[in-house]
Amino acid sequence: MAETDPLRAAMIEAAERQLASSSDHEVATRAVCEAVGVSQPVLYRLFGDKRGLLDAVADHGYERYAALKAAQERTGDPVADLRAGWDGHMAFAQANPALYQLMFTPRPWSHSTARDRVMDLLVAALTRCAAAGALKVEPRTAAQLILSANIGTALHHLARPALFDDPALSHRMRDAVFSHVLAEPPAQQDADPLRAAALRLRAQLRLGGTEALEPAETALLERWLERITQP
Amino acid sequence: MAETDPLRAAMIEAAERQLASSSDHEVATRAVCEAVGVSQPVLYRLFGDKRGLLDAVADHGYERYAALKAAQERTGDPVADLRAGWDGHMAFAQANPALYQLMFTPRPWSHSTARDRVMDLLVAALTRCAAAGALKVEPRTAAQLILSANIGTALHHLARPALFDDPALSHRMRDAVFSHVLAEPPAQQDADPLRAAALRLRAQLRLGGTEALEPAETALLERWLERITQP
DNA sequence: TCTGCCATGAAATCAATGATACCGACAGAC
DNA sequence: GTCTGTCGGTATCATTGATTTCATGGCAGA
Repeated sequence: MAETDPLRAAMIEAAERQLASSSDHEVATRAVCEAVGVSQPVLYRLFGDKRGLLDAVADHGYERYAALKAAQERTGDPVADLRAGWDGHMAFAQANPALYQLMFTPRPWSHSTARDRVMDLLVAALTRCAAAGALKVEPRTAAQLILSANIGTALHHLARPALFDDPALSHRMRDAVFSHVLAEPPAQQDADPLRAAALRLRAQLRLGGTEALEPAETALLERWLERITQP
Repeated sequence: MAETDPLRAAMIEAAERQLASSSDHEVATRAVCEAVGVSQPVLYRLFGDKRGLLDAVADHGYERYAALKAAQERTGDPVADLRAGWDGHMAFAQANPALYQLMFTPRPWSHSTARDRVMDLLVAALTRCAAAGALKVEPRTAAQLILSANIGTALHHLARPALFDDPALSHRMRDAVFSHVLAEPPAQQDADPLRAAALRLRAQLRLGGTEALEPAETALLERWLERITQP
């Protein structure tokens, strides 16, 4: 995962700098090469083509994003972490608008994994919530909802900063989605306590597994729990 | 509003066709000119530059969008219309992915009004809901929430169609945002009936105005209502 | 130590494309 | 009838993504 090629890293950073400073969110391969003092064929040998360079920039952006997440999470309350994660996402978008669009706006032919890895991070955070019994839908479903809403809100903020009475709108959206995804705060009697318990156990299993059962037994248990927690 | 210049209209349609069929969501000014049998300077006289052409394509996309909305709305239940509007938005995105991104993805230097006009359409639909007493926040606030979520969900669908267990995810998001924005379905006792009544009157005023008051009186009433409905 | 190979990178160049300068033609006004 | 201005075309420039071709230097093996 570490960047082993210093030249490659330098070109990625130069490209990101030019992306951030260019007025039209564009970057010229020539300018990137000149910035690091090499000629164009080097770029094409390292990245294949311009899309490859942009993919690398997006993936590098993910590293920054993940570092920011790692620095702020795990307060002990997974739901509080989740809320902080939403705000951190918004802050990242505002701090790196061009990079953010590169990472989260659909680009044809893009092979960047930034978006999926952000989703994985979110699924992990949600699985911790589920293990605490705080989730009322599948972590993957919740992740898609939250990420879509987060990206939509951030892009709206970038497109129309004037309309955006920050951060009230962001928090409204956050609360709307979270309340649809999180269980009621207190130990409110669940309509189906069996299903609730099954969901909880399933999340705990995914989180750490168990050594009390054989792998085959665990797999079968997984399938039973899946049937119990079916809508 | 009507397109009076047939040449201009032809170029916009050619550009939209090429945008939809191109694999990278790009369009070449030369190709557009050749498609309609004129030379490049014509394009630059009509649209200024390539961005002007793309803005015109986006605005033309809005016309199609508005026509779709006009064809489906007004069933008598403004809330049902709102739900149908969400689904119509998703369908438009799926049917015209490239055009959709052009319209709703932030583009530096864009002067297209498509996004704002879609927002206006949504505010109008929400004002009808407010007039029926079905809204618990300001129409403009609700519009920003709904549009952001709708765009975020649609872009997620375009970026990761495989993950998207359509239309369940879209409807989850819709319900989450709507339940945060709409009043409870039955005539549940409002916590602050005065404020509720004021909100309702305010929406009715905006919808149709009144001839019982002078314009200056109406303006003052507006400001009073604003103070009453303040958080 | 010499020799040949190959990885690396630079110069020059190609091709596509956004944008413009300049010219000609036709229509309507006076 | 001539003048003017709008409209469109030809030719051209400039930028930029991408490639071809050639030089260089280090390393393996004899």
